[in-house]
Amino acid sequence: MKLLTKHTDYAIRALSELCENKNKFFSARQIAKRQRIPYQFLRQILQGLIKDKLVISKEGSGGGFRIDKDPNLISIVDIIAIFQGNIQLSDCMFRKKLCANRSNCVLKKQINRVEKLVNKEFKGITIGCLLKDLEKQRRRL
Amino acid sequence: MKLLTKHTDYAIRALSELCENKNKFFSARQIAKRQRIPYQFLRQILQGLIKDKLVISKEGSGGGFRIDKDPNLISIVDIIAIFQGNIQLSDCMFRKKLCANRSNCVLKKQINRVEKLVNKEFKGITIGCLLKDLEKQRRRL
DNA sequence: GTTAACTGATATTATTATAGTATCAGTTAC
DNA sequence: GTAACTGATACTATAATAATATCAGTTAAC
Repeated sequence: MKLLTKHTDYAIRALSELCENKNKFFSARQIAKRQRIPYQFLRQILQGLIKDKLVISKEGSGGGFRIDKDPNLISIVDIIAIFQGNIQLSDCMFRKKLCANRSNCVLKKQINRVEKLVNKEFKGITIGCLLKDLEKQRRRL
Repeated sequence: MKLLTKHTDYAIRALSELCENKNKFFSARQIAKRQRIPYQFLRQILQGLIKDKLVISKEGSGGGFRIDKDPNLISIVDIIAIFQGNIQLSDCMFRKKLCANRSNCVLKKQINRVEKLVNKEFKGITIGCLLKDLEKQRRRL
Protein backbone atom coordinates (compact mmCIF):
# COMPACT_ATOMS: atom_id res chain seq x y z
CA MET A 1 0.00 0.00 0.00
CA LYS A 2 2.12 2.81 -1.27
CA LEU A 3 1.80 5.48 -3.87
CA LEU A 4 5.48 5.80 -4.66
CA THR A 5 7.39 2.80 -5.90
CA LYS A 6 11.15 2.39 -6.06
CA HIS A 7 11.04 3.37 -9.71
CA THR A 8 9.70 6.78 -8.78
CA ASP A 9 11.90 7.09 -5.72
CA TYR A 10 15.06 6.27 -7.69
CA ALA A 11 14.01 8.43 -10.64
CA ILE A 12 13.68 11.42 -8.36
CA ARG A 13 17.10 10.78 -6.88
CA ALA A 14 18.67 10.33 -10.31
CA LEU A 15 17.13 13.55 -11.56
CA SER A 16 18.36 15.44 -8.51
CA GLU A 17 21.81 14.07 -9.17
CA LEU A 18 21.69 15.26 -12.78
CA CYS A 19 20.68 18.71 -11.57
CA GLU A 20 24.02 19.04 -9.79
CA ASN A 21 25.37 20.05 -13.18
CA LYS A 22 22.80 20.51 -15.89
CA ASN A 23 25.32 20.51 -18.73
CA LYS A 24 27.31 17.45 -17.72
CA PHE A 25 26.65 13.89 -18.77
CA PHE A 26 26.60 11.52 -15.81
CA SER A 27 26.98 7.81 -16.47
CA ALA A 28 24.44 5.40 -15.05
CA ARG A 29 27.26 3.76 -13.11
CA GLN A 30 28.20 7.05 -11.45
CA ILE A 31 24.64 7.83 -10.47
CA ALA A 32 24.03 4.29 -9.24
CA LYS A 33 27.09 4.47 -7.01
CA ARG A 34 26.42 7.91 -5.58
CA GLN A 35 22.72 7.32 -5.00
CA ARG A 36 23.07 3.66 -4.03
CA ILE A 37 20.66 2.46 -6.67
CA PRO A 38 21.05 -1.02 -8.23
CA TYR A 39 22.83 -0.33 -11.50
CA GLN A 40 20.72 -2.33 -13.95
CA PHE A 41 17.54 -1.18 -12.32
CA LEU A 42 18.62 2.42 -12.67
CA ARG A 43 19.33 1.90 -16.35
CA GLN A 44 15.74 0.81 -16.92
CA ILE A 45 14.52 3.83 -15.07
CA LEU A 46 16.70 6.16 -17.09
CA GLN A 47 15.29 4.66 -20.29
CA GLY A 48 11.86 5.58 -19.00
CA LEU A 49 12.97 9.14 -18.35
CA ILE A 50 14.38 9.36 -21.87
CA LYS A 51 11.09 8.29 -23.44
CA ASP A 52 9.37 11.12 -21.68
CA LYS A 53 12.17 13.51 -22.61
CA LEU A 54 13.09 14.40 -19.08
CA VAL A 55 16.69 13.46 -19.79
CA ILE A 56 18.84 13.05 -22.87
CA SER A 57 21.55 10.45 -23.35
CA LYS A 58 24.91 10.25 -25.07
CA GLU A 59 26.21 6.87 -26.11
CA GLY A 60 29.75 5.62 -25.99
CA SER A 61 32.72 6.28 -23.77
CA GLY A 62 32.31 9.46 -21.78
CA GLY A 63 28.61 9.31 -22.46
CA GLY A 64 25.76 9.21 -19.99
CA PHE A 65 22.68 11.19 -19.13
CA ARG A 66 21.92 14.85 -18.88
CA ILE A 67 18.80 16.62 -17.65
CA ASP A 68 16.71 17.92 -20.56
CA LYS A 69 13.78 19.69 -18.91
CA ASP A 70 13.43 22.55 -16.47
CA PRO A 71 13.38 20.92 -13.00
CA ASN A 72 10.62 23.30 -12.01
CA LEU A 73 8.45 21.75 -14.68
CA ILE A 74 9.11 18.16 -13.65
CA SER A 75 6.48 17.21 -11.12
CA ILE A 76 6.37 13.91 -9.32
CA VAL A 77 3.03 13.10 -10.98
CA ASP A 78 4.92 13.07 -14.28
CA ILE A 79 7.33 10.54 -12.89
CA ILE A 80 4.60 8.47 -11.29
CA ALA A 81 2.79 8.49 -14.64
CA ILE A 82 5.85 7.06 -16.42
CA PHE A 83 6.32 4.13 -14.08
CA GLN A 84 3.00 3.56 -12.41
CA GLY A 85 0.37 4.99 -14.71
CA ASN A 86 -2.15 7.52 -13.46
CA ILE A 87 -2.82 7.84 -9.79
CA GLN A 88 -5.74 5.69 -8.80
CA LEU A 89 -6.53 4.98 -5.22
CA SER A 90 -8.81 2.02 -5.78
CA ASP A 91 -9.35 -0.81 -8.22
CA CYS A 92 -13.03 -0.11 -8.13
CA MET A 93 -12.61 2.61 -10.70
CA PHE A 94 -11.53 0.13 -13.32
CA ARG A 95 -14.81 -1.69 -13.32
CA LYS A 96 -16.82 -0.68 -16.31
CA LYS A 97 -20.19 -1.75 -15.01
CA LEU A 98 -21.94 -0.28 -12.05
CA CYS A 99 -20.92 -2.15 -8.96
CA ALA A 100 -23.23 -4.86 -7.67
CA ASN A 101 -23.98 -2.68 -4.73
CA ARG A 102 -24.56 1.00 -5.18
CA SER A 103 -22.82 1.82 -1.94
CA ASN A 104 -19.62 0.99 -3.71
CA CYS A 105 -20.32 3.66 -6.26
CA VAL A 106 -20.86 6.30 -3.63
CA LEU A 107 -17.53 5.16 -2.23
CA LYS A 108 -16.03 5.62 -5.64
CA LYS A 109 -17.17 9.21 -5.71
CA GLN A 110 -15.56 9.92 -2.38
CA ILE A 111 -12.35 8.21 -3.40
CA ASN A 112 -12.30 10.16 -6.64
CA ARG A 113 -12.52 13.34 -4.65
CA VAL A 114 -9.51 12.42 -2.52
CA GLU A 115 -7.70 11.23 -5.60
CA LYS A 116 -8.05 14.63 -7.23
CA LEU A 117 -6.73 16.20 -4.08
CA VAL A 118 -3.66 13.97 -4.07
CA ASN A 119 -3.08 14.65 -7.73
CA LYS A 120 -3.22 18.37 -7.15
CA GLU A 121 -0.80 18.19 -4.24
CA PHE A 122 1.60 15.94 -6.11
CA LYS A 123 1.54 18.20 -9.15
CA GLY A 124 2.91 20.92 -6.94
CA ILE A 125 5.89 18.84 -5.89
CA THR A 126 8.56 19.35 -8.53
CA ILE A 127 12.19 18.36 -8.74
CA GLY A 128 12.90 22.07 -8.63
CA CYS A 129 11.10 22.64 -5.36
CA LEU A 130 12.65 19.55 -3.81
CA LEU A 131 16.09 20.91 -4.68
CA LYS A 132 15.12 24.25 -3.16
CA ASP A 133 14.02 22.51 0.03
CA LEU A 134 17.32 20.67 0.03
CA GLU A 135 19.23 23.92 -0.32
CA LYS A 136 17.37 25.42 2.62
CA GLN A 137 18.08 22.34 4.69
CA ARG A 138 21.79 22.50 3.86
CA ARG A 139 22.04 26.17 4.81
CA ARG A 140 20.41 25.41 8.14
CA LEU A 141 23.07 22.84 9.07
CA MET B 1 -0.77 1.35 -6.94
CA LYS B 2 -3.91 1.61 -4.96
CA LEU B 3 -4.88 2.68 -1.51
CA LEU B 4 -7.89 0.46 -1.13
CA THR B 5 -7.53 -3.30 -1.45
CA LYS B 6 -10.29 -5.84 -2.01
CA HIS B 7 -10.30 -6.51 1.71
CA THR B 8 -11.32 -2.94 2.39
CA ASP B 9 -13.67 -2.79 -0.56
CA TYR B 10 -15.47 -5.98 0.46
CA ALA B 11 -15.51 -5.01 4.12
CA ILE B 12 -17.27 -1.77 3.29
CA ARG B 13 -19.84 -3.62 1.22
CA ALA B 14 -20.41 -6.20 3.93
CA LEU B 15 -20.87 -3.51 6.56
CA SER B 16 -23.36 -1.66 4.37
CA GLU B 17 -25.25 -4.91 3.95
CA LEU B 18 -25.38 -5.42 7.70
CA CYS B 19 -26.73 -1.90 8.12
CA GLU B 20 -29.83 -2.90 6.14
CA ASN B 21 -31.06 -4.32 9.43
CA LYS B 22 -28.92 -3.56 12.45
CA ASN B 23 -30.58 -6.16 14.67
CA LYS B 24 -30.53 -9.07 12.26
CA PHE B 25 -27.80 -11.65 11.90
CA PHE B 26 -26.76 -12.13 8.28
CA SER B 27 -24.83 -15.26 7.37
CA ALA B 28 -21.57 -14.95 5.47
CA ARG B 29 -23.13 -16.96 2.66
CA GLN B 30 -26.01 -14.52 2.33
CA ILE B 31 -23.73 -11.50 2.25
CA ALA B 32 -21.35 -13.16 -0.18
CA LYS B 33 -24.17 -13.93 -2.56
CA ARG B 34 -25.82 -10.53 -2.43
CA GLN B 35 -22.59 -8.56 -2.65
CA ARG B 36 -20.85 -10.99 -5.02
CA ILE B 37 -17.89 -11.50 -2.75
CA PRO B 38 -16.00 -14.84 -2.76
CA TYR B 39 -17.42 -16.67 0.23
CA GLN B 40 -14.26 -17.86 1.97
CA PHE B 41 -12.56 -14.55 1.37
CA LEU B 42 -15.48 -12.76 2.96
CA ARG B 43 -15.28 -15.00 6.00
CA GLN B 44 -11.67 -13.93 6.57
CA ILE B 45 -12.70 -10.33 6.26
CA LEU B 46 -15.55 -10.75 8.74
CA GLN B 47 -13.12 -12.27 11.21
CA GLY B 48 -11.05 -9.12 10.88
CA LEU B 49 -14.10 -6.97 11.56
CA ILE B 50 -14.89 -9.04 14.64
CA LYS B 51 -11.43 -8.52 16.09
CA ASP B 52 -11.91 -4.81 15.86
CA LYS B 53 -15.43 -5.10 17.26
CA LEU B 54 -17.16 -3.57 14.28
CA VAL B 55 -19.40 -6.62 14.05
CA ILE B 56 -20.51 -9.39 16.37
CA SER B 57 -21.11 -13.00 15.41
CA LYS B 58 -23.46 -15.76 16.42
CA GLU B 59 -22.43 -19.36 15.85
CA GLY B 60 -24.54 -22.26 14.70
CA SER B 61 -27.59 -22.62 12.54
CA GLY B 62 -29.39 -19.33 12.07
CA GLY B 63 -26.24 -17.55 13.14
CA GLY B 64 -24.22 -14.98 11.27
CA PHE B 65 -23.00 -11.44 11.72
CA ARG B 66 -24.54 -8.28 13.04
CA ILE B 67 -23.21 -4.74 13.07
CA ASP B 68 -21.92 -3.75 16.51
CA LYS B 69 -20.81 -0.15 16.12
CA ASP B 70 -22.47 3.07 15.08
CA PRO B 71 -21.93 3.33 11.30
CA ASN B 72 -21.23 7.03 11.72
CA LEU B 73 -18.24 6.10 13.84
CA ILE B 74 -16.82 3.57 11.39
CA SER B 75 -14.49 5.44 9.08
CA ILE B 76 -12.72 3.85 6.16
CA VAL B 77 -9.36 4.54 7.80
CA ASP B 78 -10.43 2.13 10.54
CA ILE B 79 -11.08 -0.53 7.93
CA ILE B 80 -7.89 0.21 6.04
CA ALA B 81 -6.02 -0.06 9.34
CA ILE B 82 -7.40 -3.55 9.97
CA PHE B 83 -6.39 -4.98 6.61
CA GLN B 84 -3.60 -2.82 5.35
CA GLY B 85 -2.02 -1.19 8.35
CA ASN B 86 -1.61 2.55 8.58
CA ILE B 87 -1.72 4.65 5.44
CA GLN B 88 1.74 5.24 4.11
CA LEU B 89 2.30 6.63 0.69
CA SER B 90 5.92 5.63 0.33
CA ASP B 91 8.30 2.97 1.52
CA CYS B 92 10.83 5.63 2.17
CA MET B 93 9.25 6.32 5.51
CA PHE B 94 10.18 2.91 6.77
CA ARG B 95 13.87 3.54 6.48
CA LYS B 96 15.24 4.29 9.87
CA LYS B 97 18.44 5.95 8.73
CA LEU B 98 18.65 9.16 6.83
CA CYS B 99 18.49 8.43 3.13
CA ALA B 100 21.75 8.32 1.21
CA ASN B 101 20.68 11.45 -0.53
CA ARG B 102 19.13 14.25 1.43
CA SER B 103 16.79 15.12 -1.42
CA ASN B 104 14.95 11.96 -0.55
CA CYS B 105 14.30 13.28 2.90
CA VAL B 106 12.86 16.51 1.62
CA LEU B 107 10.65 14.32 -0.55
CA LYS B 108 9.67 12.44 2.57
CA LYS B 109 8.50 15.63 4.19
CA GLN B 110 6.32 16.50 1.23
CA ILE B 111 4.88 13.00 1.06
CA ASN B 112 4.15 13.09 4.77
CA ARG B 113 2.21 16.27 4.26
CA VAL B 114 0.04 14.71 1.55
CA GLU B 115 -0.31 11.58 3.65
CA LYS B 116 -1.78 13.55 6.51
CA LEU B 117 -4.19 15.16 4.10
CA VAL B 118 -5.36 11.79 2.77
CA ASN B 119 -5.73 10.49 6.28
CA LYS B 120 -7.84 13.44 7.27
CA GLU B 121 -10.09 13.07 4.23
CA PHE B 122 -10.47 9.34 4.71
CA LYS B 123 -11.32 9.77 8.36
CA GLY B 124 -14.29 11.81 7.25
CA ILE B 125 -15.61 9.03 5.05
CA THR B 126 -17.72 6.79 7.30
CA ILE B 127 -20.05 3.90 6.58
CA GLY B 128 -22.79 6.16 7.86
CA CYS B 129 -22.10 8.91 5.36
CA LEU B 130 -21.75 6.44 2.52
CA LEU B 131 -25.18 5.08 3.36
CA LYS B 132 -26.54 8.60 3.45
CA ASP B 133 -25.07 9.29 0.01
CA LEU B 134 -26.64 6.08 -1.17
CA GLU B 135 -30.04 7.14 0.17
CA LYS B 136 -29.76 10.46 -1.63
CA GLN B 137 -28.84 8.67 -4.82
CA ARG B 138 -31.79 6.33 -4.54
CA ARG B 139 -34.21 9.17 -3.99
CA ARG B 140 -32.92 10.90 -7.09
CA LEU B 141 -33.65 7.91 -9.32
C1' DG C 1 -29.43 -37.42 18.83
C1' DT C 2 -28.70 -36.60 14.09
C1' DT C 3 -28.49 -33.39 10.56
C1' DA C 4 -28.06 -29.00 8.26
C1' DA C 5 -26.52 -24.41 8.61
C1' DC C 6 -23.62 -21.90 10.68
C1' DT C 7 -18.73 -19.66 12.70
C1' DG C 8 -13.53 -20.14 14.31
C1' DA C 9 -9.19 -20.88 12.90
C1' DT C 10 -5.69 -21.73 9.93
C1' DA C 11 -3.16 -23.73 6.03
C1' DT C 12 -2.49 -23.62 1.22
C1' DT C 13 -2.37 -21.96 -3.47
C1' DA C 14 -2.79 -18.53 -7.27
C1' DT C 15 -2.07 -14.19 -9.20
C1' DT C 16 -0.04 -9.94 -9.83
C1' DA C 17 3.00 -6.08 -9.02
C1' DT C 18 7.30 -4.72 -7.77
C1' DA C 19 12.15 -5.17 -7.63
C1' DG C 20 16.22 -6.57 -9.29
C1' DT C 21 19.61 -9.18 -12.53
C1' DA C 22 21.76 -10.65 -16.81
C1' DT C 23 22.98 -10.46 -21.54
C1' DC C 24 24.13 -8.97 -26.01
C1' DA C 25 24.37 -5.68 -29.60
C1' DG C 26 25.78 -1.18 -30.92
C1' DT C 27 28.30 3.52 -30.10
C1' DT C 28 32.05 6.64 -29.00
C1' DA C 29 36.56 8.51 -27.33
C1' DC C 30 41.12 7.66 -26.89
C1' DG D 1 41.25 -2.16 -30.79
C1' DT D 2 39.53 -1.61 -26.42
C1' DA D 3 37.38 0.29 -22.47
C1' DA D 4 33.45 2.78 -21.10
C1' DC D 5 29.37 3.74 -22.32
C1' DT D 6 23.86 3.27 -23.84
C1' DG D 7 19.73 0.52 -26.15
C1' DA D 8 16.92 -3.08 -25.74
C1' DT D 9 15.03 -6.90 -23.86
C1' DA D 10 14.62 -11.27 -21.46
C1' DC D 11 14.74 -13.32 -17.18
C1' DT D 12 14.36 -14.26 -12.11
C1' DA D 13 13.16 -13.15 -7.26
C1' DT D 14 10.32 -11.35 -3.77
C1' DA D 15 6.39 -9.78 -1.66
C1' DA D 16 1.65 -8.31 -1.44
C1' DT D 17 -2.84 -9.34 -2.60
C1' DA D 18 -6.53 -12.40 -3.62
C1' DA D 19 -8.72 -16.51 -3.29
C1' DT D 20 -9.52 -21.42 -1.87
C1' DA D 21 -9.76 -25.43 1.11
C1' DT D 22 -10.18 -27.95 5.32
C1' DC D 23 -11.46 -29.35 9.81
C1' DA D 24 -13.16 -28.60 14.33
C1' DG D 25 -16.77 -26.80 17.06
C1' DT D 26 -21.65 -24.54 17.82
C1' DT D 27 -26.60 -24.08 17.45
C1' DA D 28 -31.44 -24.81 16.04
C1' DA D 29 -34.89 -27.69 14.51
C1' DC D 30 -36.86 -31.87 13.55
